[in-house]
Amino acid sequence: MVMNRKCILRLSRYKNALKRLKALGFVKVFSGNLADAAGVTSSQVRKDFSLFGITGNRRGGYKVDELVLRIREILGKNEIHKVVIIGIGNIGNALLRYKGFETGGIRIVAGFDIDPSRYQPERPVPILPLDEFRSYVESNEIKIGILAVPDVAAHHVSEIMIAAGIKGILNFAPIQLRGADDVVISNINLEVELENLIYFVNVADKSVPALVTEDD
Amino acid sequence: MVMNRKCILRLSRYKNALKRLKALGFVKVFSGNLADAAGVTSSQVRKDFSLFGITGNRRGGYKVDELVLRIREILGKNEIHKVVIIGIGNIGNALLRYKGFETGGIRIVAGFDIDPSRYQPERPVPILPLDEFRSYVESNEIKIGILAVPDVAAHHVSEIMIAAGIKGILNFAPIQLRGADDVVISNINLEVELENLIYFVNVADKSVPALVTEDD
DNA sequence: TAGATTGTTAATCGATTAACAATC
DNA sequence: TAGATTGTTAATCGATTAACAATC
Repeated sequence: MVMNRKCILRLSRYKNALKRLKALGFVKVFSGNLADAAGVTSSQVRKDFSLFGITGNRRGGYKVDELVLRIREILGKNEIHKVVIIGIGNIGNALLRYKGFETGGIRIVAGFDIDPSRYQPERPVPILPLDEFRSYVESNEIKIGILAVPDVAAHHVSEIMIAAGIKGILNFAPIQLRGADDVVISNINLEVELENLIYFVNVADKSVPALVTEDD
Repeated sequence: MVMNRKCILRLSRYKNALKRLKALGFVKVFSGNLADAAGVTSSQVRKDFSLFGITGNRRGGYKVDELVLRIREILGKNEIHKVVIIGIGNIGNALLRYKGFETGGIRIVAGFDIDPSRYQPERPVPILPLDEFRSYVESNEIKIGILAVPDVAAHHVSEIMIAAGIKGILNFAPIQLRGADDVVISNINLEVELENLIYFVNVADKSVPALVTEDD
């Protein structure tokens, strides 16, 4: 019963790999096929599946459609999860307009800001005053929020979010947020990501044998 | 000599923690102080440091200023690394205008797109035709690029980047890029991050004892 | 010196991989 | 059935933590 972040990340990857395999005409797959497509080992695939109680057919592998459905179910992609954004600056605005989500699962429903010049209450995805955040979140039962305010405001705003009942925060502010025990926080830090790239590019540059390609 | 992505990630975190400690008036720190500030164990701190040949003073700990300088040096933050962006849509444009970088290390110097309506060659950070990408990258010796084009174009554009000599790619397209052996690729997938949050929020919701707060 | 902290080695922990019996 | 693949247990690998001798 050990399913950590990495494990769920792989589940997302399997789902995407299966989509590609299906497009290629696969109706059923063996753990080896999926492993190749997702860039892991077949043991890993079977281990992950057994962790989630996903079973296949000995000798017959897994039916693609069933598998996709089961994974989507585990990831909660068969319901709709409403997501709000706080901080409609460059990044927040870009995310508000982002069209890249695969069908199902995620819908960005509103943005919030303290700057009145940014309010746009009439848009299909409205931009509302931060003051209205709590009542909106409560009456719409929002559980997930994206935090995209400047770093100085980040900690304060995260407290507002948690107080309003938000249980999952995707944080774009360059600040290490630490939340309450029942709140999940993922941090995306652009600068840290670039620092990483720079480091490994430099290493590869200096000492020749350094082929790195990573994720998570 | 095992320094992986996680290790470098922690180095960035130490640097940020040290900045906070310095603001609090610390002149020197013990591994325990830094560990607390960065949310790791003191063993981890000392192990990481020994990996990079960072030494302190037995009994006296580490001098904050020296330590910051040394870490910045390892992360390459004492030189300037020029970064380009390909794909000036919502996300690309936001990143082009992003002001959140700490001083030093990273400078976004140009954007590229195929859409002529987006060209802005006269701006301080110009937006140029994709056709000019290769010559720009070669003559300016750019090594790092951010990829922010729609998914259908991502693979093709990544090949253009690599052909031009880019060695590190920060990929925002929801596609698992796999590069050449001497090219480092980091993928940031907004949907996958949200899927993760949704999963753990749901788990926490159903079975009470699930306090998760993660990064990397 | 006595005491506290580093630097490093050994122990532990967890995650990945390999192996193989069960079985379709 | 014979052969191939799953599901799961055992072995391996790597990363984190604990412990402790060196030493300031």
